[in-house]
Amino acid sequence: MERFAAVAEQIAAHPSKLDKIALLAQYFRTLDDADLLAAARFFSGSPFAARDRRTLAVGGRSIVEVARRVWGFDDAELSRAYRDSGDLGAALGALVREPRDAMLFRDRLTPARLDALFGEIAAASGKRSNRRREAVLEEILRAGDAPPVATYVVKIITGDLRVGLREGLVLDAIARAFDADTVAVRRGAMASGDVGAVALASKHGTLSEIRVDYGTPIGFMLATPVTYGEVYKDLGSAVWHFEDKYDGIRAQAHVCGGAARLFSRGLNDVSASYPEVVEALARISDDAILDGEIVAMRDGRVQPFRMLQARLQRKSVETPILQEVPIAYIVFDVLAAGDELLIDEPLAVRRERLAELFAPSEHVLHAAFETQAELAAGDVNARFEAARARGNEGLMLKRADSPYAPGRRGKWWLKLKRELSTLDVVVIAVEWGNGKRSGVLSDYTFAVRDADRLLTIGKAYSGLTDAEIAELTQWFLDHRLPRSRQREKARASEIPVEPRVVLEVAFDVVQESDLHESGFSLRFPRIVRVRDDKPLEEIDTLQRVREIYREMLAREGAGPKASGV
DNA sequence: ACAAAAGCTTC
DNA sequence: CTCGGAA
DNA sequence: TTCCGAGGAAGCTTTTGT
Repeated sequence: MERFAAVAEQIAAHPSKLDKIALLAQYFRTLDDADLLAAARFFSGSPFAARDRRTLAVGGRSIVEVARRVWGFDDAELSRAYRDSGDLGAALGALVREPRDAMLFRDRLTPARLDALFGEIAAASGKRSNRRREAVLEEILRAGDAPPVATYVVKIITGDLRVGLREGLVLDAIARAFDADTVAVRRGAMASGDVGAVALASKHGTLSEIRVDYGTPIGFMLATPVTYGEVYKDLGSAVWHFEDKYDGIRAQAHVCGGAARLFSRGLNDVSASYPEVVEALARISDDAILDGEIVAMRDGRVQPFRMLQARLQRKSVETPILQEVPIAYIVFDVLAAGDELLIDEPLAVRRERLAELFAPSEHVLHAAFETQAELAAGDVNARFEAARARGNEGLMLKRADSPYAPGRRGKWWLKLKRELSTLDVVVIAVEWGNGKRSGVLSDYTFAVRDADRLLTIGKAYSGLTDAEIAELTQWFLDHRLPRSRQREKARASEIPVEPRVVLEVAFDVVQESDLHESGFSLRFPRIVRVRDDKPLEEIDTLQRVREIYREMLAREGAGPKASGV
């Protein structure tokens, strides 16, 4: 792992993507098969292949505990190091001294060896499994005792290398290293769900054309977000498909030989959480790979996403949940039928194939769609409003000639959304950021007003530019409040500040929640702008939040049934 | 036996 | 999921 | 245009602590 760490440092030091790819390609060329397999996975920011259900179940807590045991840091030392870098791996690396003794009998820690040890950690379960996991982790940290190695081992465990390179560039580096076709490498990665396997196949020239492989999920095609009301460019030049944007869980179905599996966007097999859908899919007579959205649906109406939370991650579904959270799988694409791969066919053709494939039933439906050429902005907006009136999140626009580009987010597919509303709130506490935001106060807890009290309702991080964050950091440092002013539910790292900075915060949904004092929380909060012009007295009130919440409930309950599905 | 804590995964 | 920044 | 990095809220599962 010494060389892995050294290469990672170099990659981090070179901002140019091309340089990063070149450095990584060169490193890949020097590795034997076992190390290549592991290193390619590690560089894409994960200890295991994407389609590997194993997890380490080791987080910051355990790492700190073990690191303390191995190197004996005290808390103050550690938190200072963490403050400097905002990265646990970097913080530990900074504290580790070069080993004094040669450690002659130490096992050399190679990527392949680390991979094997990760396997041991993942395999631990049952009583005292934490102890077992920590023991293996200790072995790893003792073996990788040199500062940069400790840093990168921990970064791999926490799932974030933060060297400005991830799976996308790793695939480019693989292509470069072994003189393989970039498109073939990308497709290989989609087909196998394992960057390591693709690296090996590229090296040995066994990278095969993607083919229909039931049971192995294909990467999902993604859509580019577009904000409602914007100037819509380039719409006139093509024929477009419109579909409602359903607020549920994206899922890929593999129907084969009278059985079916469902895979999530993260390529996990989630069949166990949606048994009635799997059962219905299994009754489809032809083999096929389908793409669609699992939604909570009652009486033909799509229910809000929060209903699905009870299904998410659930390993077994008993009768009460089946009834409390009725679901349906709304299918909008077909990637393969029988032995025929359809991803290069235009959407219009895939849609025809889909229509012939099965008749809709209670739990498996066809997504309704309409087609139009020579669009004007007014058409788009009208269709968006209609989708909203049907109780759906927004509108999907897909070019009729679009192929299914696995794992890509391009201009073929657009998703049109609009935030529910915005609130003017005041920042009452801040926190230091992590990673590249480690030097700034980038994390803002904000509140609404209720009479003379300020009640927290959420936290926001994104939406401000680096310059704005830097400016606010200085202001917050100058207007800190004593620790005694910390709110009751505050995390230890929260720094209370004078409630003077007013933000306009946009969000998608307000929901009831115990997390914050207001009794509400926001979905996808983001900062629209700093309201220098607004005094504290004019921020939004809890009353206003309640109104928005009531309006939202009314919208959910009313409206016509979801049409066409 | 129950609650809390940590980790994971979805949006 | 969101956003801004960089190449 | 594409990719990366940083961070939010919720609920499930497993393990540990009381």
